[in-house]
Amino acid sequence: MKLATWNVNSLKVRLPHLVDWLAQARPDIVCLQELKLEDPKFPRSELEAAGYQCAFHGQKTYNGVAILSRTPLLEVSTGIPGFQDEQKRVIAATAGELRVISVYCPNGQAVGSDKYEYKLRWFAALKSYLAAELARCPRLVVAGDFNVAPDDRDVHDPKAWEGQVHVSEPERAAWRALLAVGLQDSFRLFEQPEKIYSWWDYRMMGFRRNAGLRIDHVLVDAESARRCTASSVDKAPRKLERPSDHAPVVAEFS
DNA sequence: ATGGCTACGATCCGTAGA
Repeated sequence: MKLATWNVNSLKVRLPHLVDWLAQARPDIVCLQELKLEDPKFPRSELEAAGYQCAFHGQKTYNGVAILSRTPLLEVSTGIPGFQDEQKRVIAATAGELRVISVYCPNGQAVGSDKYEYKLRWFAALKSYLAAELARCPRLVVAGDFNVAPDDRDVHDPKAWEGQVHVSEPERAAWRALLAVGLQDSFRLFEQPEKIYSWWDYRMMGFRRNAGLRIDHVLVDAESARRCTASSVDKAPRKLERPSDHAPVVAEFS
C-alpha cells in the first residue's frame, strides 16, 4: 500500500502533472493541499477516470485539501472539530482500516506576526484533534504540508534560517507535541540520504541549488510505523515545466 | 542590497506563499 502527500499549489494548473504522476507512481491514497479552487471546480471526473475516488474541501484562491483513494472513502469529515476556522485546511476519511487526514498547516508568515500566532493556535487545536482521532481510530495516518522543518537536517542552510518561521523553537515544539500524541515521522523511520527536502523556493534557482526545506510529512501511528517499509521524496515532478514548489512525499506499507 | 518566483484576482498592482 502506497500513500502520498503533495502540495500541488493550484490543482487547476497542476492537474496534468498530477494525472501523469498518478499513472507513473500508482499510489493507493493521495493527500493533496493548496487546491486553490472551490468545490464545484474540483476536477472530479478527470481524477475518477484516473481511478480515484475523491473527498475534497476547497475554497477560492487559498488553501483547500483533498484525499484521493483507489478504494472507497468513508466517514468524510472536514476541519478541526470545535476549532472555528474560515480557512479550509483539513479533511479526513476512512479507507479500509486506515483513518487518513490531509492537512495544510498555516505558513505563519513571520515569527511574532498575527499569522504566526494563528499557526501556533492552529497546531494546538490539531494536536487535540489527533489525540481524539487516535483514541477512536488506532490506525491513523496524518499527511500534508506542515510548514515546519522538524530539525536542522531538514534545512538546506540552518544558519540562514535560524529562528525564522518554519524552524523557530515554538513551531518545532508544536511539531513534537503532535508526535507526542502517538505518531511518528515516517521519513525518519529509515536511514536517509542527507539534504532531502520537499519544498524549494521558486526564486534564486532554489531547486537547482537544492536550497530547500523538508516541511511535507507523513505521520503514522505505532502499528502503521511497524508496517511502514519505505518513505521518500519523489523529486521528479519538481523537475517539470511549471512545477509546484513542493514535491510529493511517499510512504509504503506492508 | 531583505530583492529574487508563481498563482490569483484584481486590473497592468497587491496579497500570499515559504
